[in-house]
Amino acid sequence: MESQPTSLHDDLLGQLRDYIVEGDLAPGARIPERELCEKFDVSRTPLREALKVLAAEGLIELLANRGARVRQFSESDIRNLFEVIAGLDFVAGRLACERISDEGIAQIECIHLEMYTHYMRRELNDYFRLNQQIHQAIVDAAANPVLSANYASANAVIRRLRYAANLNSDRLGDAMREHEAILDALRRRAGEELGLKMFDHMQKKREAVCKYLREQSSASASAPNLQPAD
Amino acid sequence: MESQPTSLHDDLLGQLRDYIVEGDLAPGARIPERELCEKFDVSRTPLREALKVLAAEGLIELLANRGARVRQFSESDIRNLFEVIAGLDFVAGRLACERISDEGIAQIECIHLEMYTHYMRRELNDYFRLNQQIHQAIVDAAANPVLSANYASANAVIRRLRYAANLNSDRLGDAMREHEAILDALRRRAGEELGLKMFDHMQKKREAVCKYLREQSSASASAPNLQPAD
DNA sequence: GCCCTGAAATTTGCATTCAATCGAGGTTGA
DNA sequence: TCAACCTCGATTGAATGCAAATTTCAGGGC
Repeated sequence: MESQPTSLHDDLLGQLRDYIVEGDLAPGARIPERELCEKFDVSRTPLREALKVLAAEGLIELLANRGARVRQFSESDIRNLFEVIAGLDFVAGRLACERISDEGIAQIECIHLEMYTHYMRRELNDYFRLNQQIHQAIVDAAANPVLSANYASANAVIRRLRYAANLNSDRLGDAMREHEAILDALRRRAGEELGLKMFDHMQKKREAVCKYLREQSSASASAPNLQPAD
Repeated sequence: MESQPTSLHDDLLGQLRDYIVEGDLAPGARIPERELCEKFDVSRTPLREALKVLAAEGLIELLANRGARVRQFSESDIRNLFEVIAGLDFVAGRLACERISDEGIAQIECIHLEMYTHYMRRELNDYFRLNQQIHQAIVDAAANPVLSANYASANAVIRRLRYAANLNSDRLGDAMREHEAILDALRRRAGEELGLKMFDHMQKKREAVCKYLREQSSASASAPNLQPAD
């Protein structure tokens, strides 16, 4: 929803966001300002401005007088996020049906076919990359920058989790079938139907992810990404 | 979605947000830092941190080296925002049906009745205040802090517009009927139906608001809130 | 051996200071 | 007269400095 002048602040903000989303840091880890300052070669003032923004986005948390930590997500945090994303997917689906061009549909079908190939070959990295592309393409087809921004922001938090490659293959098969139904509705430009299908798709994904995270957290005492339930 | 320690930064942020949302400033007006500093009695450092956050929320815009301006909204900005809000309403409705208590439903019915009284008496301020309360109550009933936060953020931008009291009474009558249907679905805990009703309700509100803003902007050469279309 | 107390050292929060950019007004030349 | 240019004040962007809070760690008591 923004303007052109790519200020130094925006650059730093983007770099920092990537750095956090990239996921090398342990959740809950302290992030000393000093360290980031030399890492990104800026003084504390612009860095702190960027940290405040990231905290508002929910990627980190700022404890008063105790600095920035990578945010820890409880299972309910993740459920909440997926619910919001599902709502955005619902609008995206409805609006995309009204606004997408025939070429746009064709492109998404291409991505879907490619994704299917990777699914058959069990090439999970590519599978998830293209999965992300399809959802992004539908959201973008809604031609609503505010929607895209909200979607991206919620997704950034989710992406940090790196659960994707560990979903079981039952879920992947179901997901492929759901995607085909989604594409079918998109082809027919059945907005309400598509919105509902995308919503349900995301709700199911939510369940699968939460189930996976729960299993993992009970398996390993110190779960890599999930905080003990609150 | 946040923690307890109410730091000075959060206070300032809240005050500033209220100050912008309150709407005394003309859209597009410059906001010199110095002025805000003495108004809120802080130095520029924490003020600038808060401004960055507000800019990320979309309430103001920061032009490089030219400071903060109250954001101007084009008609499409407003349409976009309402679409996102509609999506959030859709989730809220569905989840509220699953999670709201019987007492919660009773409370909302009370608000609705009170609102109906104000509608009959054409007491618009109270009408809109209670309207806001009902939507907020349903969103809160979804018991999803992330959802509530996103909803509040999008709403803050809309609330700045102060269009509400100017909608014509046809629309208000329709809105009351829609609200009754919404309450009916909530009573029956018909989640999918409620979600769709709330979504459509918000879409219709969007059309009414955009129509009003368009008329106003063609009536007065310098529209108070709307930027000439892009 | 463990826990509590307290002081030093780090780290954060904010104020102040310095540098760079923008904008206004005036000057000069066509 | 008008337009382009230039200079100077004002405002923003970023760096540094200082005080307060916190964390760490050493010593003493149990």
